[in-house]
Amino acid sequence: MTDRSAAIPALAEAFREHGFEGASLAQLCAATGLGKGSLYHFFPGGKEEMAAAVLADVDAWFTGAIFEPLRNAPAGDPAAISAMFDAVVDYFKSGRRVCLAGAFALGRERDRFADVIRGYFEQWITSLAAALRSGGQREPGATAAAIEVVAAVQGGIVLSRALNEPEIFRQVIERQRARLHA
Amino acid sequence: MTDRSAAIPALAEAFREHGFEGASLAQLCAATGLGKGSLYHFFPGGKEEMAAAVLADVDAWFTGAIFEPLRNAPAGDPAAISAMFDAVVDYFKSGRRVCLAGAFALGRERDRFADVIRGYFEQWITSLAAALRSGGQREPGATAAAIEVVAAVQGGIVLSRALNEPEIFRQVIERQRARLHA
DNA sequence: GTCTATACAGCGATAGAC
DNA sequence: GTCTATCGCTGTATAGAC
Repeated sequence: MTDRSAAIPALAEAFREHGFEGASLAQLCAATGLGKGSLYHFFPGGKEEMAAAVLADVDAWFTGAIFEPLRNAPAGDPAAISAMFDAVVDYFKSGRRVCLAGAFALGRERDRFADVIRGYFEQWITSLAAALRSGGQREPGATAAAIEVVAAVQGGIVLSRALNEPEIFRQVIERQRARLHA
Repeated sequence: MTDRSAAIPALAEAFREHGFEGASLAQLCAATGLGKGSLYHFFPGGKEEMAAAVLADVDAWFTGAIFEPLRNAPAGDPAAISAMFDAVVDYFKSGRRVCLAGAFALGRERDRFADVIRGYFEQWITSLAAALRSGGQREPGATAAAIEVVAAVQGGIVLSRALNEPEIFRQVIERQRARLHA
């Protein structure tokens, strides 16, 4: 392993599974296949720097795969919004995979990473609202609808995990998709 | 302090703030005003028994204040559903207060307390669906709508905490309330 | 029932050999 | 860069005096 970026996906999955406090360095070593020495070589700031790098990576992925396409959606073309729903179902594995920013928002980690977490959700809401305006919706309805969709995604993850029924997540998502296309 | 029930509200708040893993015994002592000896006297099973007692207490409160009223809603009377929304906004303090079952569902605690967590959300969905049927809705639409509402509550908490804007929670809730009354 | 003292494991983090 | 060894601390949990 030559650079720290190669370790980030494994770190991300470990933080998603155990949370920030729950993910011990031993688990992070096991997940990445690196020793503590290597981990601290790549992330001198320790766990906090690892989590910050993971959050930045998540944010970058969403920006490229979801937020930018939404912002660049051609007027009158609902494809970008539909693609967002597809990408979300895929990324969160029908609710089996936790949203890191959402999980952090519920815990003490919220204060530590407040700016990134807020930025992530603000970007999501504003870019989706922009796509809705491209589709003909006016403000403030577009932003209100975007907020509802993003909340539904987060709530869908919570609910499908609580009930252990991934189908619930798909159901919640499809309901939102149908509503936006109506 | 003569019985353990008096300690439960303080324990609940501590678990809500720090999560299960994040809440240390020192913090739980500080929150309750009890020493470790007393805490272990009331909860010989340690943290796990404390969290289980808190979850049972939460479940009992929701059953009495929300689930039962929904199930007993008179046909054609939307008051019970509207009361649920009011109670939810109040209980979760406009999204500032975390839902314990929801937060646990996102973390490792989900496996440990799977039955209570699932029961909590199942009760919520089925009793709200019953109230919607009393209002004239048919299945499967009633259950689907109930799922959407419960997901919106959970997502609203996540989102309003992430953005640090309690008004977002109220907005998400009011949108659901308006939709059900439409 | 409540306290203090303590056991012992695991934590995050560092040092230094290679 | 990667490892092992180790530090100092805090974690949960227990024992026993009062």
